[in-house]
Parts: sequence; C-alpha cells; structure tokens
Amino acid sequence: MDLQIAGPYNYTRVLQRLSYDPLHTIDQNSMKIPLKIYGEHVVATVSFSGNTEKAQCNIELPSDFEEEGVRKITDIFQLDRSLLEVNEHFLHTDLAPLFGQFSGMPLTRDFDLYFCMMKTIIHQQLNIRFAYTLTERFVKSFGTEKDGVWFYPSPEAVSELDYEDLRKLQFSQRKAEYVIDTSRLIAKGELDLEELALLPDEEVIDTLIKIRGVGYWTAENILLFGLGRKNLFPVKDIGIQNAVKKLYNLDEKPSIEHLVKLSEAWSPFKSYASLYLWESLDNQKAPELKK
DNA sequence: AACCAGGGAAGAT
DNA sequence: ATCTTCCATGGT
Repeated sequence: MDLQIAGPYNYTRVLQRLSYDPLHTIDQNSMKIPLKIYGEHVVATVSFSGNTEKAQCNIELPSDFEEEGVRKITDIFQLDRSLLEVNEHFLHTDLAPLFGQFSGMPLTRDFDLYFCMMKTIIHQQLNIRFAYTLTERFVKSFGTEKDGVWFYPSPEAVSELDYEDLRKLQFSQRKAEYVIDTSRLIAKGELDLEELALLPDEEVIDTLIKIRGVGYWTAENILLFGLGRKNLFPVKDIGIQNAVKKLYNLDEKPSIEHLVKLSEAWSPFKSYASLYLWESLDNQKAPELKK
C-alpha cells in the first residue's frame, strides 16, 4: 500500500534516529518493523521515497494483517500528522533555530508499549551506547527472530526469568529486579498498559510512579515515546539538561526550575522541544571507528 | 584515574 | 516533604 505523507516529513532523520538502536534493521530508505497483531508476530516493511516536502511511504504486510498493520505503522511513524502547526508554534521561540534544522522530524513512537517500558527502565542512568547494548542482549537472549527482525519477549516470558538471568547480561541487580518485577505485574494483570492510553498524562504518571523502578523520568518517557503524547519535557533528563546548556551557552547545567520556566513557552508541544534538543546533542551515533 | 551517563530507591534530615 | 547516599557498569 502506498501513502502520501502530510509534509513536511524528513524520513531521513527518522531512519537515522531509529538506526541508533542496533536491533533495528534499516536498508537504504527501507526498514522492517516487528508488529504484534492479534497476538501474532508480523513483519511490516516500510519504505520511503520523495523529499521532505512531498514524501511517500510504501507499506508491505501479509494481506490478513494489512488493515491493522497500516493503522499501526501510520501511528508509529506519524504519517498522517502534519508538522506545520508545530513548526509555526516554535517559529517565535528560542528554539526556532532547532526547528529550522530539524524541520519535518516527527515524534515517532516505539513499536510497542510494553517494550518501550522495558527499554526505558533498562536505559535509566546509562550512557546510550551501553544502554542499547543491554537492550540488544535482552531481546536476543529472550526474544524471537523472524524474517531477520527481532521480536522482544512477552511480559509472560520475562516474568518467568530469574534475576540471575539478567545479571549474566550485565544488568545491575536493581535493574534486573525492576524489569522482571514489572513484567510480573503486567503478566498477573495488576498493571494494564492498554488502559493507560485512555488516561490523561497526569494520571498515567501517577499510576506508573507507584511501580518500584519507575520514577518521573521513566513515566514521562513512556508517555512521550510509548503513548505519543505531545507535551512532555523530562527536566530530570541529563541529555535535556546538557542540550539546554549547549543551546543557551550556559556555564553550568540549568536548574530544574529554570528548565520548567523555559519550557512553558513550548506548551502544548513540549515533546517536540525534547526530541529536537536530544537530537541537537548529536552524541548517540555509532562510536568512532578505532584507528 | 576520575568523572559521567537520556535515574531511582532507600535512608537521613 | 526535601536532601543525601548508594546502586552498578561501560565509556571517555
């Protein structure tokens, strides 16, 4: 199926950002996406063409899953949401230069809410390179591969693991507990991630931070990348702090209060400010090759 | 070698 | 309620 995308849409930046994760298989302007549809593992192939102003997207799926798969891909890649309004909003803010540089970069969503939550917990307090290494080991140890694409394990499968299984992958004891215990909550039905989609941001945060291992940063990241909410600015995030320091040429990292005040002008699209500030750090790419 | 990393819990005021 | 300490490990 071919779709015309509501521009501006910079798929090159989308794919570049996705390429930070070693689990993603990207080839030129094409990518295979693991989807779980009706409980089955389905691989979608997504290919982009055109330019930022007029981009097209081709989505290939097994026919039985096409309708639902296209719906999911459209949502994940934000194919039906023009960024004109967002660009307009930031045109007269401090972030105007960033929104020029990254114009057309959508706030794409993770492929699955559960895995977004696991990934976010795993990424707490670790440098990005090592964080991706850990998630890669986690998925390749306990997930399944199909058509060259890795599917993450189910909450039920993870809930059967012992902490020691993750310790072997170099998870800290705490992180192993957070990942497995949260998966057990989900497997037992004590935490329903699908229900979160129905709640406003504040109630999602209130629900999530009750879980051991989930603080504000984690809850906000789940809202941002798992649920695709548009008005999150995780002030506890060290990357956000460094990006603001760099952008404003500050001597020290900004205070939480300073960040809160700055971000007021960016509402109701703070999530885009977060995304573009992260991108402005440009520190997430593959390491330099050893000479 | 010291300090940092897209934090959070537990303990101490 | 808010401040400090500890957790663990790879990267620079």
